[in-house]
Amino acid sequence: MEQRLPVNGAQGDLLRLVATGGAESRADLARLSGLAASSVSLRVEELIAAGLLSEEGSGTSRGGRRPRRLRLSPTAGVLAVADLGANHVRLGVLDLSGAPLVVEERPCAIAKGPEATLDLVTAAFDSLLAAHVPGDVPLRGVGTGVPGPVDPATLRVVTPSRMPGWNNFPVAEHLANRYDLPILVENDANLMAAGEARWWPGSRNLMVLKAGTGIGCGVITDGRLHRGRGAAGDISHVRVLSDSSVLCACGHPDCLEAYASGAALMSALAEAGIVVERPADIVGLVDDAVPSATSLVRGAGRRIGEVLTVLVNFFNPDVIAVGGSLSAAEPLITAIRAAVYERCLPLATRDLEIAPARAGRDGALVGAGALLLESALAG
Amino acid sequence: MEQRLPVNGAQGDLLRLVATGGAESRADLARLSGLAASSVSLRVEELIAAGLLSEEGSGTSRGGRRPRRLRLSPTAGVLAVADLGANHVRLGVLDLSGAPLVVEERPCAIAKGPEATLDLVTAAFDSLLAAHVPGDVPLRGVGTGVPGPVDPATLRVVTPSRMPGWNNFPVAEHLANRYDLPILVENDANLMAAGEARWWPGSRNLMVLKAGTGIGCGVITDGRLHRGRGAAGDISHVRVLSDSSVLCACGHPDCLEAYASGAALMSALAEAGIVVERPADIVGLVDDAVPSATSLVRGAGRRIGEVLTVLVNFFNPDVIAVGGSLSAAEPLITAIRAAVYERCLPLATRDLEIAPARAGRDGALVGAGALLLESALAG
DNA sequence: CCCACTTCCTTCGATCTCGAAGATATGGCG
DNA sequence: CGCCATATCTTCGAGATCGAAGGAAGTGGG
Repeated sequence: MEQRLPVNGAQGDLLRLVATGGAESRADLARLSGLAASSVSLRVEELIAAGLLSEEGSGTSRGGRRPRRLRLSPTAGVLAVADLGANHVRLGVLDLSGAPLVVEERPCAIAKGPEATLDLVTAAFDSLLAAHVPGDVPLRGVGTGVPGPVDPATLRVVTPSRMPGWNNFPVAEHLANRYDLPILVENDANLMAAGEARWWPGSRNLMVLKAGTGIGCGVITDGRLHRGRGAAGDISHVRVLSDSSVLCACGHPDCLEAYASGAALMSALAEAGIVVERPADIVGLVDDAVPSATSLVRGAGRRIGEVLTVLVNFFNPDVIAVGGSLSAAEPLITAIRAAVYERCLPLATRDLEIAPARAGRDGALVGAGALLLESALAG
Repeated sequence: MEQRLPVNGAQGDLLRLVATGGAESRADLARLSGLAASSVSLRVEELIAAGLLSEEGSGTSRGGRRPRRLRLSPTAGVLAVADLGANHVRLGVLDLSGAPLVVEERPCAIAKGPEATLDLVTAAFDSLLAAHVPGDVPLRGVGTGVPGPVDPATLRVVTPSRMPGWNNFPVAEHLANRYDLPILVENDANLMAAGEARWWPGSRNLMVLKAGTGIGCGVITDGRLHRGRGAAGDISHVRVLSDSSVLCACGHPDCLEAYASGAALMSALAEAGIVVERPADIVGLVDDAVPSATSLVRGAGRRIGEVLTVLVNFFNPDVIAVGGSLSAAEPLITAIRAAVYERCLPLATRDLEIAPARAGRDGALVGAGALLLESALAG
């Protein structure tokens, strides 16, 4: 069995509250955990003795004695996380709170297959850890995001569309052979959703849309990642209304992905004589007010928005956060908003916020950290 | 504050486990609750002393000493629940486990407005309780389902389409004036989902479709009812693909409801010269192999199935249970299955079960009982 | 400056919960 | 029928948790 953090249940709750930024003092912990103040003090002493928490000066008074501020100890440990894309991998070392200590991006063709890719990732982890983490700070967990569906029961990649050689590959087991630690393997959009959730603390139900080369979606219900049977959140193969008929790689006509994904926009632009390398380049064209690019992006947003109308009525989220490399294109989110507000029930949209993702480029890495912390704390 | 059951947290967990049928003995309780066997025995003694549990003979041996079977005490209390429909109300008295002690249906036009309707309901409750419940058995909660959206924050009906005079009416407050007890007001499809959930104990994520006069849908995520902001589960105003264009009462064209609801089928049949009184009558026509009825029902199923494809990919449920008065028409569910399996991702459908609802006609009442038990146990 | 008031945190005895050990009851097997 | 394996339930001391009380450290108002 992999090594978890040396904490019992109550200690874990407290550590989680400090790590996720909910609590900064013993008094905060008592309020948020529901435990008695005396019990909190006892557990905190133990956590400090174990080197997981440390006291660091005092906070600001709220009208009485100043609290003694609690922080994760710098030596509590780190997490190594990666987010695999089609052509690049983003790697990071986080502290247990999920805050990135160092992040880098390396070229990495996922099509080279799982073994080569994962070897590159673990080698990169090793060099990052050696260069940026003191020897007395332990590694507490390892995780990676993949651009395809992951079976939550086996942590294998299943029927991915753009990952030749990965189908049914036991990613988690492969990593577990190198690290005797909690291992996380998760779909990239789901990681993004988990990361984004921290930025919307008042919202229990989120949809996080990832608009990049493909179209992904992660779902947070009641504050927790919704996995379903492993495929939850897929919206790219939904049928959209269309005059003409385009066949998608999945074998069905008129999938959303065939009209509104970054890949689809790139080929549409190519037909118009404009060749770009990556979906992110489309944002530049839109910023430069290239009419065909703007029009295409707006059309993609409208189509995505039409699909979202169904889901908004059904799922009734508090927030739709739009991320991914295309999300920086202003017309995309505007068109999504227009479609959703026009077609959805007033009751479903009255408090709905449709906004750019707040977590930034490292959202998926932060999400991996958040989920790994749970694994490391779970009994 | 309304009176709750006189139990503390641990006692409540144990009582819930017995009430929902998960546990029948102290040993079961110890296994399922995670508490120590000794603690379970203590709490059970208290619950028996309080008259909430009773010991009733012994169960079957599993290779050792026979367990002493635990049951809800017959004097533990009852719940009064109702399910308002357009023209009828279904009323019942349940024990705390949600098992119906008596159920009856009365004509009741919801269009007469909230005060008249609720007065009828409370009068019916009073007579049912007087006739079927001994005086020493206390009423522990009151709940009703309504055929429209309910704001979970205020327990008011909001923007209902077929309930004139009900908009923003404080249903819960009105009932609370008569009963100093936990009060439940919930959408009827949501109640059906809560009731159905008990019949699929291994499934954490369910969609429950109610095909009757309208089309409703209740969602269970991770075993709990998903309310969103109050409108969750609405699928009746999703746009469907169509050659012609039909305007829905909501003001948008081509809503699912305008094609596939019982009301829509009835008016389509009327145009074909076949006049029926209630959606349930359509089932009889289908059973008698009236071609136009069968064809219409099959078309409705296909349209519903097409909408469900989007939701299955997104939500990835374990089960879609189909209930409501139309669900007895075999072609409906067959057509739904065909559409979903044809268009959804294999990953999303590989373990998906699409089946008739198991809870039967009293599903909504049982669901109300399940939710009321939670309210009565919650701190 | 003094004093009332708030907040933070710890001390301490009462209470709750746990786990090990034992008492009780049963089925299976020779 | 007697014995053992198994399961159920209770007893009891050890340890965890709690709430009340109080000490510590600040704020703010006369």
